[in-house]
Amino acid sequence: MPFNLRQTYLFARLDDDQFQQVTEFSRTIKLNDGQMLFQAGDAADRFFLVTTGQIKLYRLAMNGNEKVIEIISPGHTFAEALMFLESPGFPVNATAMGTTELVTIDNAQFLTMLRGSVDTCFRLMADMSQRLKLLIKEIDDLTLQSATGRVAGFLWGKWDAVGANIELEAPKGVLASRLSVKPETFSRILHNFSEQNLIKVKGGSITVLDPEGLHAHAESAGICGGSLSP
Amino acid sequence: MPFNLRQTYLFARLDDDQFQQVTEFSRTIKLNDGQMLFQAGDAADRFFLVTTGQIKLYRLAMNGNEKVIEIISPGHTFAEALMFLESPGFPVNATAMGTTELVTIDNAQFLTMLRGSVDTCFRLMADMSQRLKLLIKEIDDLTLQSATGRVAGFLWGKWDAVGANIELEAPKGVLASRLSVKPETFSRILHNFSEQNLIKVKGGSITVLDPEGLHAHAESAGICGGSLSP
DNA sequence: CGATATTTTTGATGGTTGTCAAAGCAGCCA
DNA sequence: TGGCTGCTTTGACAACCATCAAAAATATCG
Repeated sequence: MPFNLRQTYLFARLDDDQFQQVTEFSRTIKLNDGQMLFQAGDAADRFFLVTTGQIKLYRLAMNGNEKVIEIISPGHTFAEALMFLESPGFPVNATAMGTTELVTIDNAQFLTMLRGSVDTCFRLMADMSQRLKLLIKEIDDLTLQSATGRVAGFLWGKWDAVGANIELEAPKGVLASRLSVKPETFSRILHNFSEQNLIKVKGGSITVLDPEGLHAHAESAGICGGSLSP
Repeated sequence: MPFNLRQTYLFARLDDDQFQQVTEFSRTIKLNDGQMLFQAGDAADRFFLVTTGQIKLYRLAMNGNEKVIEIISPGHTFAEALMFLESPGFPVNATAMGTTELVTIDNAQFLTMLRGSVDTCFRLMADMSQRLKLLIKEIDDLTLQSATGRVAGFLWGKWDAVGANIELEAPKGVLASRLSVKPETFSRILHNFSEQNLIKVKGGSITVLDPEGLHAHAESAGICGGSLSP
């Protein structure tokens, strides 16, 4: 196994016997760049853990417009929340970005095992809770924030997490969609920030020169009445 | 107790002893119209069940702009997902719409009890999963759909649920915010639909005349690649 | 290394929606 | 009933961002 399942939050609290079961009913899949894993609406009878590469989760409008919901990196699971629904269909499309390897786990089998580990249930619920909070934050950004504000907030968040030198994790077009901005607009906003000497852009590398300035642009980077982060 | 706790999904699967505990550590609260229950950021050490009235969950931008995330009606719980987080602060503000009564339940006590009921854990996870899906749908609407499309989709959904005669559950301004549209724009869109003989508006009552026409306006009311609803 | 494809940038333009302002209509309580 | 307050509507206008189109830069592949 190319990745240590055991250290993933979902499996960390299982006892050895339970973990043994998981490894028995898990399989690995390998996808090429751009290859589709599943489509929105497909029957969701299993969930996934990315071991290498990235998975792009996105939705499509009728006109072909694409909105990237999330980019899943190695070590993270996705679609596991669906196993508790009656007749689960994936709510998003999923394709590989770059050569990607995943572990897939059967819902039914995992659920049976899960009944034996309340600890893991609690872990799962904590994770889902976190996601709910993040989605609410995202809705907040979409409605209470301008496109410029979202990009500024994104860059500021990156700066906060990894420092002044940011390597974009995905092509700009994909990031733009993630931020719900058209590629052209994304480009222009980056250009503006450059002119204001807030950042320096060189291909997929961005250097943050003035974090405070960025933060000022992300108008409501915090919420009124208290902080969002725990 | 003015409302049957027992039939709520969270408590339905508890055994009598467990349910007895819940009733022991639950309290009731009464709020007047417009009264605030909690602010975003407040320590979240309990969750709630609405018995009468309504609770408006919303977020505020610095400029005072308000985005309604959800309107909670009697019989529904909220903020219960937060109890699994480390240091939970409410991610939204909550105020009463109309005279409102709630049952409040202590997180810590409920969690202790919850460890004894895997069934209820599963119920909870199913519910959270459902909410995740709805939030994704909402993000979808916000990004892939125009304001007109959102209003059309909202009306069509109502028609689908309650028939041609719709009584708006809240003041138009609040609904507008729920749909992420300014009150003025909401008014104009309703006006347009009236002129096209899709609906008839009389105060807070709307009659749907042409559901198909509405559906056509809600451009991507379904998602590409499959249906969202279970 | 050169040729093609893809991604990104830049420019010009227009539409949808937000903003500001004022008028019209409720509901509410003395 | 009358006058108050708050909600809804209507109008004029501006801004932001999407769209279309094409050039520039970057990546891909033989």
